[in-house]
Amino acid sequence: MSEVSKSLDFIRTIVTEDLKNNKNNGRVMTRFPPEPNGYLHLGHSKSICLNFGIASEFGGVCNLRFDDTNPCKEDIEYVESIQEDIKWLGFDWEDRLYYASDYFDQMYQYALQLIKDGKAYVCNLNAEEIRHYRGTLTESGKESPYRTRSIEENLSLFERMKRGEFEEGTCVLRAKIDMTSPNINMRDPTIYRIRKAEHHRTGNKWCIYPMYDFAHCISDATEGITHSICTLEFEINRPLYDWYLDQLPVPCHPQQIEFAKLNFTRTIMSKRKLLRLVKEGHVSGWNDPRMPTLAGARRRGYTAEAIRNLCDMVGVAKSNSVVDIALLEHCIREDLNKKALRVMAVLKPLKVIIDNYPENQVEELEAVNNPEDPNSGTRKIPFSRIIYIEQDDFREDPPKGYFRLSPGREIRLKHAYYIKCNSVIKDELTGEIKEVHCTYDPETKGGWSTDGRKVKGTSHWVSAPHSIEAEVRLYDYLFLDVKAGEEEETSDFMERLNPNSLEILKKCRLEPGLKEAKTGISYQFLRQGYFCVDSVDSLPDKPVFNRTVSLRDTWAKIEKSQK
RNA sequence: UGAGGCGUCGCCAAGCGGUAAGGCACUGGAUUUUGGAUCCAGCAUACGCAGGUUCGAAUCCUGCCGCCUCAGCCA
Repeated sequence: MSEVSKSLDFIRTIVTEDLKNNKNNGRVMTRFPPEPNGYLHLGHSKSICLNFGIASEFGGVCNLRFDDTNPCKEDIEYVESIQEDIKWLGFDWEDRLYYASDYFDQMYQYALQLIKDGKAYVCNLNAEEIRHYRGTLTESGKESPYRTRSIEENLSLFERMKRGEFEEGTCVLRAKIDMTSPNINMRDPTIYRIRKAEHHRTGNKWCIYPMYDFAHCISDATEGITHSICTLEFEINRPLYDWYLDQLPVPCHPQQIEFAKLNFTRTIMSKRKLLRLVKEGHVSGWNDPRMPTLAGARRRGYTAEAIRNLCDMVGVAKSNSVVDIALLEHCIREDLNKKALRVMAVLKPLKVIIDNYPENQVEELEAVNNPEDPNSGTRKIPFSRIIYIEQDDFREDPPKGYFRLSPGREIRLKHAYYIKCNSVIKDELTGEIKEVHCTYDPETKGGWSTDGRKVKGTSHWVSAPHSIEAEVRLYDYLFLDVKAGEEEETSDFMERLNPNSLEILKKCRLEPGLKEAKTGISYQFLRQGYFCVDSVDSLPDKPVFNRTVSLRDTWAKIEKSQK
């Protein structure tokens, strides 16, 4: 944080206040409670940064707790990926790794307590009947005929539920609250349901599983959480959170605080929808670089620091918000600009022959590794008579404002020489430009001229015989832009899938040093963008690079506006 | 026609009765061996709307309007 005093968000204001009043004896404990039913995504990073961030800022700790109360949806694959992602983001739960299932025995005891106190009952209405009895948003519900069972009968029935004597769906344990409550969550919510499924941690020990509202508040209280931070949609559940804790002899009563989750334009964050993209094969997996998952972001080359900074910049509030994806990209560029090694790579090669350069001569030219980082040093790159430049860097018939290479014009080759185009050789049949012939000025070695001559354009290049071949994958948004006024809900989100979200370039030519490129390191392909070695598909003799994000491209913008 | 939230620039978001921070985006210009980066400038007489209180209101009061969440034996 800078010296400019940043005002506290509303949650940090609450924590500050609580500390001042010595609430919780000055203790701060938060938790990040993912359900292991999918991979973590950018949206979760806001919650992770918030919970771990607040804990560390206020001298507290943050627990990691898997909310694993539904054995039908959860999987060990997810508990592993979630831990990996949180560590990668830069946070540490130390030895405080918990599972809601750790507390199943305790929860069962609390359920018994509610029954004994006449505050819970076993209900034999089926799901449809329960829905019917619950009433609607505007009509109050009516009481279940099983609501008045005796404590003894409830105890016995609940015991038999636990022993597996009843089939799934035949009965549930319900809290006895108020069927006329204007808050539907308070109309005798379900506490336990029967699920004869194997749980990834408790195996077959249980065939009854607690519902979220019951399990979550008890887990929080058991761990001694002080501030239970969750997203806006749980606001309506807060009275129930408080009700359970008020009825039970729990060690403490955490405060639930809700904030608006993070959404981005042109992406989806719903785990259900992301799962569908994976299952239907629209992406290569949860870690496809186009996915908003942390695994995908990491593979694409996004850095943890950039994501943390983004979370800091978007702030924390209660209004539903959709952040412009451009802000994410800004944060990535801002971070990578400081860190990335500059290299030259020609993505769509165009052969250039420098006619006056000696045939077998090769020069080793010096190039700076990162002008933003004086400690990054320099490297040598080979230069020879035949080079490749970007197809985009040559126009036979240049438009207004174009200051790259074209017949009769001179440009600078970065770190090398000025070259001037003399002629173009085209395919007689297709008219496609096959090669461009130039002459170089030996007096401009390094890219400087002593006569005050100026060139407007500077191109990147590679020496044709020295360069290595690589595959480069360019990514675009997974979803098309939502047009103004377009009803998002009326159409299936799959209809908005961008058919061109992946462009694969197979014959790219890179400067030879990139043979040594390693995963986990970001490179700036000069004038193009930030790239990294693909951690899954890249092979030593067949390198694959991912474009993390392009550089800002003012010329592309100008050109587009001219059309 | 229920309850709970939220409405400040295109997008986030400060502000908490004393006369609208900041970031992104956008637009100019400087600079530049990346049309990158950097720098400088511009960008809400205005805070959903309408009344009211006050010397003074985005901030307080009243009434409207709009959007979001809730009717899983999901979380």
